[in-house]
Amino acid sequence: MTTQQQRSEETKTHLLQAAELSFAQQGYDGTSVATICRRAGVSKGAFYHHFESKQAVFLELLNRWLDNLDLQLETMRIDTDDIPQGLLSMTGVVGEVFQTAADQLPIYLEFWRQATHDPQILSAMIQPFHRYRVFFAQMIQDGVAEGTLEAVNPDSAARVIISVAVGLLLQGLLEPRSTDWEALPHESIQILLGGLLKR
Amino acid sequence: MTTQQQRSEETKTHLLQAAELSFAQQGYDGTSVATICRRAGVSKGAFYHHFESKQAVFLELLNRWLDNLDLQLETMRIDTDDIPQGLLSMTGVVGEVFQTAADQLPIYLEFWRQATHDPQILSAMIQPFHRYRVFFAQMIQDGVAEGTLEAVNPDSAARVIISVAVGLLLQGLLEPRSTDWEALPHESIQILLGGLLKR
Amino acid sequence: MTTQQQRSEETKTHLLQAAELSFAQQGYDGTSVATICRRAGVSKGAFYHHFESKQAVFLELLNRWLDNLDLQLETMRIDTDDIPQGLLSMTGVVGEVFQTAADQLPIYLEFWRQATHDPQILSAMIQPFHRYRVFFAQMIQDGVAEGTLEAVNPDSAARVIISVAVGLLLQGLLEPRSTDWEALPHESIQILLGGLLKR
Amino acid sequence: MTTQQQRSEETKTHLLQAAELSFAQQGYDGTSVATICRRAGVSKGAFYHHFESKQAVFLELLNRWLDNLDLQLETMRIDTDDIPQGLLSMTGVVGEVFQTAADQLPIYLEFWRQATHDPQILSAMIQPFHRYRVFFAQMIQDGVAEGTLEAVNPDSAARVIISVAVGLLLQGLLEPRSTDWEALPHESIQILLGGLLKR
DNA sequence: ACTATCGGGACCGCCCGTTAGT
DNA sequence: ACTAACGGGCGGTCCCGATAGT
Repeated sequence: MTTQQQRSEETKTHLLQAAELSFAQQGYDGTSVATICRRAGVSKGAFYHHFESKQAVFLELLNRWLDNLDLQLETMRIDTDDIPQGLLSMTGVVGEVFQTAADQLPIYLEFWRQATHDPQILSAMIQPFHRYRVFFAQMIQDGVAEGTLEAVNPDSAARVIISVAVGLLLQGLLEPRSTDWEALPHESIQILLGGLLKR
Repeated sequence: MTTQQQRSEETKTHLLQAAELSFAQQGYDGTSVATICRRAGVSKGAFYHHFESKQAVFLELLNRWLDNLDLQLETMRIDTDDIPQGLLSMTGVVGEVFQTAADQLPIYLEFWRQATHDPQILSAMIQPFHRYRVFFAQMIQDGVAEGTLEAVNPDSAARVIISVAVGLLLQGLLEPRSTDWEALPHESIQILLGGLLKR
Repeated sequence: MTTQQQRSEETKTHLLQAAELSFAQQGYDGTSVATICRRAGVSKGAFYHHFESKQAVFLELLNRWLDNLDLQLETMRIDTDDIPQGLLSMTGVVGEVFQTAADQLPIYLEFWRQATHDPQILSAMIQPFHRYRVFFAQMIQDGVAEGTLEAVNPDSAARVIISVAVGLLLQGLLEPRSTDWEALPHESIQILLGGLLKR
Repeated sequence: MTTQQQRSEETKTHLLQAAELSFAQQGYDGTSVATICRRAGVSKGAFYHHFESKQAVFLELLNRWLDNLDLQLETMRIDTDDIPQGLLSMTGVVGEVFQTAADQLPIYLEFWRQATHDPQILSAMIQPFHRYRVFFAQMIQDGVAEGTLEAVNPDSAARVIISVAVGLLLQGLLEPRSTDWEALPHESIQILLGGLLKR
């Protein structure tokens, strides 16, 4: 029963988890490979057996996160007969993330930051973001078609939705305890849906 | 007279500019003191004559940026008799920033990132953000009072506005050339004002 | 039958060839065991199954080269009734080597270098060199006896002959394409035979 | 009194001497920067202040050696009215080197070896060697003109002379105590001058 | 016979900050 | 006010070899 292979994957998982935590807590540059290894309880030899470089772990973490995002989007897409309702239901997921993975949140900032310096990471991030924009733009368009949404520019509206998500996340990073970050996404989307202007 | 003092001031300015550019291009950790000095055309001794440490330059840059933020906020506050119009006019400033200081933009990410690790920087950043939230919340409230805005939660709405600003900025960092980043803020606020739901 | 043994032998040969090439191209220290294995298309376990250490492969390559040297010496010894003619005919072999194994030539430098640091390799190299010196000294002595050569010190003359061979090889290593390295040995021995002084 | 500058150059000299000895004794790859620093009694900071890299020290040592060679050649060139006598008198210098700098000799092997791997070192070595060839070829030509030397191909003869020098040096490296390496160069050139063939 | 996994260690390069000196 | 020289130390990468497993 492939005890070998199992242990190998366990080691890799430990390394990835250790890296994720360290990156989140101390940042990419503030985390040394030695620290990751210590945290994972393995040697540097093991590290460089599983990953080509420190950057490679980072990229793998990024890709896993992006894959996960895609997965969540896919599951959401299913039952969205009423577009506005669909948008609102998505916010529940975001809220959960804030609570569940509060420790790992700062790593997203790392992703973004590294993307502005490292072309490889940049291209890895741009593509999924493009997909999200297309995804939301499609939702908007569907909403317009079914008559529940205003005839806004779908692409711009998609950007606004993403902006709200990203912006809330960043604000949450600065003051994790200043508000009810679980409810805020829902409320924000409601505001966005209803608009600020008095009808 | 005091040519001495002038030269000294110039050196400090050169160092600050060099640091700002380097931080923006290569990040805080990716920038070495030696690099900053090389860029400023002075020796390391000069650097440590003007600043206590690498962190000190960073903090000074942060403070200058925050001071500037407050300044901008003050100038905006002036003529806002029509709240919705006031919000829209502000977007012009944001658009300009995108164009004028496109090179320095990534340094905001640095600020944000360091804030999550360094309490000193965190507290330095939180305060102005508070002011911004209060400022926008007040605007919303005024708008509600004057009857031009819906009766939304002012604080949440303020967060949404800031989210849109921050979120657009971050997206602009990833793809500086994918859209007209000067016009997008205006369009986004318009969407936010009008809402997505069909009336 | 013994297909097992055959495969094993093939693996070892592949490793030796890979090592020889790598040592020649990147030097002993510049070559990692991993590189050799990659080149041979096997794993590191296979390497350490066939050889005790990296040094062991090196020693084996050295011994094979030395064995080959002795072999060549033996074949040369055959028909040397006319000593000067014999010396000249030998140069053909040297010229061939330059052409045939041009890629492997730098490994001789490795042998020499390691010999100055490793007593084991030193003693392995000194012995055949002794044999070469004795061989050439004997030739000189025979030539003097048969009246074709001047009455020079046979041992010194042998050293000179070897020096010319080694010296040409080293020069050839630096500039493989600057001269006709196949013809030069012949010409050099002719000069050595005839002398520089005007008779 | 520039105590500062003096100490700086002393430090650099110490580093160069330490490097030369270490390279000679343990080879280029076998010598760590830390070892050099320890030997020179300075820190790594000092090392990398004076040299860009480990390779840079090596290159500087090489260049100094080559410069020195050129210098010696130049001083020899002066009083060579009788070419054969001039050649013979040069051997004295070679003999001295064998004795004086016996410890540093293996570094020449390092030079040569690195030259086959590193293009920068290669080109640094080829040029002076070219000069030596031209120098000796000129001597031969002069000798032919003045009627003291045979009408041999000057370039080939120059290569032979260099070969003898290099070849003897290499043999001396293997067996420092097997012969009188001070007298051998002289004797070798005499053999080369007189030739082996019975007149 | 051969592989995959892993341990422990070393090395180069760099970096931050200090100090002696000008 | 500013320079050059330097100390001490860390960080990523790689490397040799051993071991467990197939």
